[in-house]
Amino acid sequence: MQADLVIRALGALAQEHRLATFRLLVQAGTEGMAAGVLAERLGLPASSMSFHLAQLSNAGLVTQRRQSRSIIYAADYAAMGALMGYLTENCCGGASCAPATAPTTERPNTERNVA
Amino acid sequence: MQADLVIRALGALAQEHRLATFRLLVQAGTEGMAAGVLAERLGLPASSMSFHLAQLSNAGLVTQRRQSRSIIYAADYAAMGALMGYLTENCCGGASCAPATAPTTERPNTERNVA
DNA sequence: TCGATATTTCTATACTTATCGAATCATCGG
DNA sequence: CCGATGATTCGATAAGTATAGAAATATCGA
Repeated sequence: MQADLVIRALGALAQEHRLATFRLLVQAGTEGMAAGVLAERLGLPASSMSFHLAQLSNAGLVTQRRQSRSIIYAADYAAMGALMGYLTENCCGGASCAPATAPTTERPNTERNVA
Repeated sequence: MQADLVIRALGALAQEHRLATFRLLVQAGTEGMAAGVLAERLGLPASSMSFHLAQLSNAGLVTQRRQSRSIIYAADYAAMGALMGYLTENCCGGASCAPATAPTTERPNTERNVA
């Protein structure tokens, strides 16, 4: 992952609503969530939600697919993994940076996410 | 690490010069580097460098200490580790996000970093 | 085809960030 | 104490980001 993409990814996550959006998508798993559902969960107007989703998409952190009228967004785990890899290799001195905590979050994957 | 700090940390790293700065500091190790040396390495005017260092400091990613006329900045590995921990727990689904690559960078720690 | 639904694009506005010269502050050597 | 050095703060300006209503686009059900 090259520096430019890393910067866009970091910038995409460096915003309250977008970080919350991405966390929801990570929880939602590969099924993803529709833009409208995300907007409702976050209490954002549709146009604002769309703006933020575009930023995440531009940074390569989410994928999108149309399903009927909805557009379903899903977290791109590979991209996030690449970002983590970059940070681990370039921004973490020796081993001191590898977090001791193992990932505990699980992702449901079964939810009505299309309106 | 709470969301607000995470956002500030991500925002601090989401900028070309600051990411480069932080990488240099990580390489420099606990000895750190003086603001002037960083500015020279990055080809930035002193005031710009100071601005970026303030951002990194505000995000808690670097520490500073005065040594004679110089101010020495150093990467705060614990803060970076906490950031990685947050991302791992909140932004990485199952295990798919843990990067396979082990950190290979070593940090010299022995350099003339005070002018 | 028409109306309803889901989402994006457009437009305007407010806010935040980046840049960098000039002025200011702190420290040192003599 | 003074000049020189290293760094920050100030101030102005340019550029980018966030917000959200209104208009436009796409899809569906009847």
